Amino acid sequence: MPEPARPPRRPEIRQQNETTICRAAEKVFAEAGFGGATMQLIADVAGLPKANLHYYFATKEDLYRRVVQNIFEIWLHAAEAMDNAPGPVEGIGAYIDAKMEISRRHADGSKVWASEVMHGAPVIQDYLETTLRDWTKTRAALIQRWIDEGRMAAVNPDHLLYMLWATTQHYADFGHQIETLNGGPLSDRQWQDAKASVKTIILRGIGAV
Amino acid sequence: MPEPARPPRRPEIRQQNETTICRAAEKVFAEAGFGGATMQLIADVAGLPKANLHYYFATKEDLYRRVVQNIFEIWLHAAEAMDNAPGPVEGIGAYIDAKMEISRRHADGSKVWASEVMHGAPVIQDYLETTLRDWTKTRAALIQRWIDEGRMAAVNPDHLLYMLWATTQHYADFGHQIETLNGGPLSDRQWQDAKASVKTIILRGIGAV
DNA sequence: TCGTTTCCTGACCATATGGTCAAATGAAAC
DNA sequence: GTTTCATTTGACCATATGGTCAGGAAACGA
Repeated sequence: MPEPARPPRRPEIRQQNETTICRAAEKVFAEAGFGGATMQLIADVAGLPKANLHYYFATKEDLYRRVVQNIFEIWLHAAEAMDNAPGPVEGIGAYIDAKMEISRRHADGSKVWASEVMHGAPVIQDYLETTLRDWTKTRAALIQRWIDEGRMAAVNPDHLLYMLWATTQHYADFGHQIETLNGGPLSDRQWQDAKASVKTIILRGIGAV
Repeated sequence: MPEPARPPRRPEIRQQNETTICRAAEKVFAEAGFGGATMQLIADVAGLPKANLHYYFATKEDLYRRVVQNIFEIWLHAAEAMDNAPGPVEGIGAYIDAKMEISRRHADGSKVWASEVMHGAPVIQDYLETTLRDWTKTRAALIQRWIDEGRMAAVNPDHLLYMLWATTQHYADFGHQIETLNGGPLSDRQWQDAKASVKTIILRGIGAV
């Protein structure tokens, strides 16, 4: 019989330390990749002894899995911007805004996600096959409805979704390249410009404006 | 005084072994990242003893650098599709075709490049600042000329270039995600569909058709 | 105060990894 | 045939790394 799973007696400490560790891990994983990241470095960034990390996360992979799940949650959450929109201009426009904001605010998480997928999704393959698959089907259907209603041109919904992901995440995943070409981090104004450019081209590209 | 640098006595062997090693390395680096890749695994994939790798490439980083440079060459080469085009429809259309083809034929190399940039371009920062920067400036100017000539809408050339890179490379870097959602590798027809979708949306998006 | 549970951490270990080296092999040059 | 130099490779090494553990500190409930 499994344990009754009593609630822990000091939840705040656990909560806070896990957050600290995850934040440090996200940064290190983003900079070095899973293989290049070391528990020692994560510990240093978190300002904790290495053994303390292993108290909260049994293995490096456990910690990594948590970080990936965290960003995945944020990622899915952005979809709400798209639902309940009257049409593609509002829906896709809001989705682009939301995903650009994620690229700006959670660049590290985005990189970790990208890295995970690029290496064949060793730890979140099941998420791809279940949650993400459902998510994609639902939104592709939504786009198809807009097409059927004559609110946008007849484009392949799947490829449109890939394009939305690619374009917005590029600003996080390839942020270093963009910053190098730009001669420094994008200013507020340049971020606005980026958002506007992406929205303009895509919305016009799908014949929604 | 430096050595007269006599030509090597057995160039074919060197050539061939370096190619074999690079091909294996590209695959392993793409799958595991720089930190996760091991010289032993690369050696196994190449079918050579590990010590032999170190005979041709002093360090893991040297080998990695070569792989990154290789894909960068291919990458730059694709730009020729864009130059000497009469207008944006032909130029950008051909560029998209070329980059989509690279995503399909050199998916591993593309992933290595993406990984390198994502981790802050530790070994090719100078390339970004020189070659790529010049490349980008030239093409942005080309796009600006097309805009000035009234052949396309007034979009920000830099962000358009980012969009082209992002959208096309996505099919390589996130190929695993796409395959999972697609229920298997893209067929020839689906690749055509992808190309057509990207071209249609972007060319219409920039008001070139 | 006392017992219990959670939390903390320095010291330690087994293993994997990048890299070295010396001796052997083989091919071209003379 | 001999010399010379590129190539090959098994054995080896120093180090870094993920993970363990035992013992102690701190907090909580009674």
